[in-house]
Amino acid sequence: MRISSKVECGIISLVDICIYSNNSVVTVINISARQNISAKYLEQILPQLRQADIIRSVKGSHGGYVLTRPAEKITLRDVIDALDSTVLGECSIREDSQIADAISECLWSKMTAYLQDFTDSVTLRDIADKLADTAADQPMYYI
Amino acid sequence: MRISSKVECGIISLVDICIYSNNSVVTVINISARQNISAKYLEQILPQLRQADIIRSVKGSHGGYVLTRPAEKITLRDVIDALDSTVLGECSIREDSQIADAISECLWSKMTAYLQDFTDSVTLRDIADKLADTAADQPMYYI
DNA sequence: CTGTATTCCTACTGTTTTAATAAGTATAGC
DNA sequence: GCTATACTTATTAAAACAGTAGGAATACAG
Repeated sequence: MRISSKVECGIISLVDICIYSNNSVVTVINISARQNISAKYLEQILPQLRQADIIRSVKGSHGGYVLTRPAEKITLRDVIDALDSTVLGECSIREDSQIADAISECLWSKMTAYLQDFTDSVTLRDIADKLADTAADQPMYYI
Repeated sequence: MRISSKVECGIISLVDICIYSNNSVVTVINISARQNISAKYLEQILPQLRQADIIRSVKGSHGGYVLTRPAEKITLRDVIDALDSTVLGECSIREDSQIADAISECLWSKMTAYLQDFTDSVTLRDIADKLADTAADQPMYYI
């Protein structure tokens, strides 16, 4: 399925914040450098996540972002809805069409409902854990 | 989820052909009139469905379209793939990102797999049947 | 109280995708 | 040969997307 760059970058940013905030905030510059995403682009995405109450910002020098709640309480649905309401929303376009209505009932509604449920069941913690597993498979070597 | 007008019009056209082909072919003009879709637009969509071996065309006067096989053998996945390969395809954009890989594994891959399976399980017959049910609920009155 | 590091806001721009239209060609029945 | 149809290719207008730019607001440090 087609996912916008904005949604993908948004999720990546949140996972980055989750991993790298050790009792302190994470800045746009940090995320940008680590994840190779334009800082100006992030400056457009992160405020949307703040408005959706997924992250909290600290302004001024030594400012940055932190998650508003534990990673296991932030679902991917929260994030996707905040950044692109069309992904999990309705989809039929034609009106006044009985056939379109039938397609909607047999197909789109069920697909949308599944996507909503599924994204509700996956949290930022799941992504972070998967990442830790992968890292364990490819261990770092120290000199 | 976002579905293109092309996919929706394509499915509507096929259901129309399924319903209205009584041992004969259905023309673009017929579909256009019944479904309120521009004939010129349909002329762009139907050839794609023919190339995907979902419908067969008869050229010349008295020409038109018919399904290549029974409606219960045409899945919605066949149709969606024929008209828009991005709907059921891969979705991650960022490369060289461990986090993007983890998101893909935890989220996109599973979602895509579900959508493929589900659309594989729904056929044109299902839509046509649902339509017949709805019509029965709202009976026509004859004078 | 000034400098600096940061978030925040709004607008802009170039590219791609989408939706639809247009014009004309090819085919086959009558 | 006329007509009704499918077929092909090109074009256009609008919208969405991805990313950029400039500067305002904020708060900490010295």
